[in-house]
Amino acid sequence: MSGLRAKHKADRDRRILEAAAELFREAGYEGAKIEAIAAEAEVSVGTIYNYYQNKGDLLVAIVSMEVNEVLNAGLGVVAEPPRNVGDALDTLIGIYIEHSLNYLSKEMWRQAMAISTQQPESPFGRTYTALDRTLTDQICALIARLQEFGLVRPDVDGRAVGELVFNNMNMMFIEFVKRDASTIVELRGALRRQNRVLVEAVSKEKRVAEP
Amino acid sequence: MSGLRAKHKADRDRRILEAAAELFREAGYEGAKIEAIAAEAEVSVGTIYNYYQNKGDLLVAIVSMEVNEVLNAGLGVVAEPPRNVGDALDTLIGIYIEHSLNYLSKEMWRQAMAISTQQPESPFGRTYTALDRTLTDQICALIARLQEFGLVRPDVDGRAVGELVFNNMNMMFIEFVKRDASTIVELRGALRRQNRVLVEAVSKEKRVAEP
DNA sequence: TTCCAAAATTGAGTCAATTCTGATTTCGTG
DNA sequence: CACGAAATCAGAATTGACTCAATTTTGGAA
Repeated sequence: MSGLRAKHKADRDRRILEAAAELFREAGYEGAKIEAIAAEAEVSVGTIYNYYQNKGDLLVAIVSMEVNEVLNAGLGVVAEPPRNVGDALDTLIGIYIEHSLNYLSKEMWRQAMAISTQQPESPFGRTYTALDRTLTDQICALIARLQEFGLVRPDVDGRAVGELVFNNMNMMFIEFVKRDASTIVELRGALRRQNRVLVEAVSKEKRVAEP
Repeated sequence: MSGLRAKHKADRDRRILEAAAELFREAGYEGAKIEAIAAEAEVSVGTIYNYYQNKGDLLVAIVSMEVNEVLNAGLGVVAEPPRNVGDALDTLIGIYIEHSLNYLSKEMWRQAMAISTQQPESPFGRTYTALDRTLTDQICALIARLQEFGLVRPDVDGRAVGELVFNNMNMMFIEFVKRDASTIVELRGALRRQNRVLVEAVSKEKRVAEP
């Protein structure tokens, strides 16, 4: 057995993560020095690098927790969506966006996104890309669900719609975190406006007749 | 007047930029050391920092040149687009994408994008965001033009469509540069498929009747 | 209990970007 | 031509992420 060893490992891991989260929040990503995180976690610098490949990995671990929470909340909407395409999309997107700043500041998001593009092959990068993928899948699942309910025309390419919605949302979210001044309310308004075009295109009742 | 002084300044600037472009291409962004760029440009390290705030700024300047070229090429398409919504979009997007790797490697794109998210307030970041904005505007202009020709229904929100198209394209482009294995052909194919949904929604002849 | 190989931790050292310094050069102007 | 402001120079100092050889700890076998 290696019960004790595993427990110590988990303890240290948790301490490191907590220290990192705290310092990232207080001092920002750049401002949080590895030495400071190590000191806070009562661990040496080397140990941190034993657990995480680099500073970015630490951040990703935190982002992951946040996104997984959001994904989980989204499950409910997919299972029982509002019976209207526009509202359904708005509700799901609302969950994503409203929760986005719970644990992460805009600056942390910026860093996380930047690192994931910069190092797509690092553990961080892979994790982040996988999360994006899962979010896309969830939106696609919602579209499919709406098709089941007969709210979305059966002949539309649901996958394409889901990807469009996610990619647009993600890009708008990036712009949102890039500007400190922009607000969640503005972001959601802009997304609603953009999505309206799509909603009208795929909603069943809006069409006069099938080709 | 300060003719000579300005000329020398421009000369130095050009030398720095050329040196940076060459070394970025040869050694990659990380591999290109500032000292090496300074040596190649026959300038001191301090002078580089006199012209550019940081290494990233150098890269952005290069990206700018590339994007401006692409924007210029796009003007022609907007002025005289194919008389079919799908083809028009495909042609404009084709210009953007086919030229994208002329001077910049995927790695350089990754760095540039990462830096622009990381430091949205730096000169680099601002420039990059402005370029994105201009690209969006160009796509919107194309949509508007197609509306003039009666190819796009006059009641659709052209701005929203343009933004959707650009944001989706940009996000797909990010994924494209993140994966070394993915090809331009694949990217264009995926974009065509995604855009088809939109094209059908906004094209005039597809609608049976107005509400 | 004692001892060992493997696993984990340590922290001083390396590397490269960025900043800083004080001296020197360069134009434009009076 | 001489002067001064602005740029440039060379390179030393700083900073902070990351590495790695040496040391310590651990779990279990004898």
